[in-house]
Amino acid sequence: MAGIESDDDPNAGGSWRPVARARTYELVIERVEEQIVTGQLKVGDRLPAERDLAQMLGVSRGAVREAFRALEAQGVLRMAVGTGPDAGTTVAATPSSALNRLLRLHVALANFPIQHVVDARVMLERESARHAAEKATPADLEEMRELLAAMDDPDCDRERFNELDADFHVAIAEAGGNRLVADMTIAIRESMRRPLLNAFQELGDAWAPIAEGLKNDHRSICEALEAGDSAAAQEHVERHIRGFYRDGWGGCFSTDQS
Amino acid sequence: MAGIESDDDPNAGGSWRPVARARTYELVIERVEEQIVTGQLKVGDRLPAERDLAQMLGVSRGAVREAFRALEAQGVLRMAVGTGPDAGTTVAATPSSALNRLLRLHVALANFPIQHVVDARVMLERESARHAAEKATPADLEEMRELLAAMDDPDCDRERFNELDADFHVAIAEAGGNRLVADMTIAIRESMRRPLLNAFQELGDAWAPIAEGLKNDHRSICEALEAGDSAAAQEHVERHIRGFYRDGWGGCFSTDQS
DNA sequence: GACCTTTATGTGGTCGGACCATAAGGTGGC
DNA sequence: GCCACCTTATGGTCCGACCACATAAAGGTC
Repeated sequence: MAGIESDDDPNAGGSWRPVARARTYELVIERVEEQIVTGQLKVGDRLPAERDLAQMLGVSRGAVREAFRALEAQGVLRMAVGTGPDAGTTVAATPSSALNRLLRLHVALANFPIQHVVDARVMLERESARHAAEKATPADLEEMRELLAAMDDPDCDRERFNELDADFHVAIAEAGGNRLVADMTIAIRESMRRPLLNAFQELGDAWAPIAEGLKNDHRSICEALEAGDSAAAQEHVERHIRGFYRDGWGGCFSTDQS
Repeated sequence: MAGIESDDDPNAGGSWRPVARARTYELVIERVEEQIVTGQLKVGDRLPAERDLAQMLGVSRGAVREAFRALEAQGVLRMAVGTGPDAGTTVAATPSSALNRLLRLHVALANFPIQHVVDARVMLERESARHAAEKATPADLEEMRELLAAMDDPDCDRERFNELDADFHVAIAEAGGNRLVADMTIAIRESMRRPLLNAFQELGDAWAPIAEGLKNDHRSICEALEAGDSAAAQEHVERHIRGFYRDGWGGCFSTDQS
């Protein structure tokens, strides 16, 4: 710390920001974002062709492509070949997949202690359950019941169980009606898909009773949602999530994080 | 709807997946993510040079660059020129800025109804306040008090107020200690920075009393945190956020969403 | 020998060009 | 009228070249 000024820096004392050299592709991104936030570009609108935009902005086509790639990876743009009305580069709106990828990678990078992830998940799913108890439609509840039934299938192995479990929680989140909360819930649950499956596999013979416990939790949650009992739904969700991390998780996550 | 099978489609009845042509840069991304999630690449590790990796994977340098760009834009990679230990392309860990950009754009694209964003913000900041009330350090509280004092400065215009307000909420989130929740809080608050500033500006003469109200809210929150009163802190935070959207927001967000 | 200057090397940053694959629309022959 | 073919416009990919930058190594100066 503070070692920056220890040598004979002619700028000693004046802490100048390193100016952050702007790469051209970032400038291109700025122009595109500018058009979007000012409303000149709306969802579905088409951008100029790469070659044309490159000439318009006075940069190379490669710079435009890199900018487009970055925005496409964030779900802002959608690129397609051809000459039809759906071809070319258009403004898309798929935040879910982008959020998903983003959170999944960062959780994988172990930037977040597992306890923080669990706390965040509890927070999100409590909120979803609260809303779901108030506004879940019969169709939502029916979907949940089908997922529960599928989990009861004797042919349901651990991998399939993991998928169905994820789907069940996603169904609750989507029944809650808040798109943003649901997306965050999905992203976090998806980010734990692989670690959870590993944990399931390592349980060995202890799997059967654990699975029964999880399914009972699910039934309790489902019943609370059907009854519109928001408080009970929230409590069951929290106990469900925390319970597994306490009982079944064991040392599967031996990361020494807090 | 259902008109897909109305014409004489030879594949009628067989719903084939559209195959989803994989772009080369996506394959490169997969390889990189693979290395990350399997732990072969950790934060700070260095990737091969673009030219080398291109040859290793049998693709062009451009494809590698596009993949790197996408990952850089998501905060997964960090690219720097030179030959030193900090140069080259390394695995970074800056989810905040990436989440930030992502949510800001998508809120701008109006993909999320404003009510959903507010609900999500309330949820996140209640959680942060709950933890902050329990574990905020004297340094955390001191920082908040300084921000409050800066907001009381008569020279503090609306833009500066907006910044300080954002910083105050970020300070609470970080005092809560949950990195993931804090990052999501920051991202959402930042995503509303510009719209909020617009709202402030459009208030006209009504600004002064509104600002006073907001500052009173802040003081109440701060006092609850100092007292370690988690329940009160949560309530004040929720009233603070919802209050402004109800009273001060007015028709600034005339999007007809919900 | 210690210190500064110069050069070499390796990195990402940028550019231009070329060609391919795809998907529509137009054109002609039958 | 209908089908095959060509034209056109787009993104997808690759190659090669050069630039800007930052460190590391070599050399020269005192």
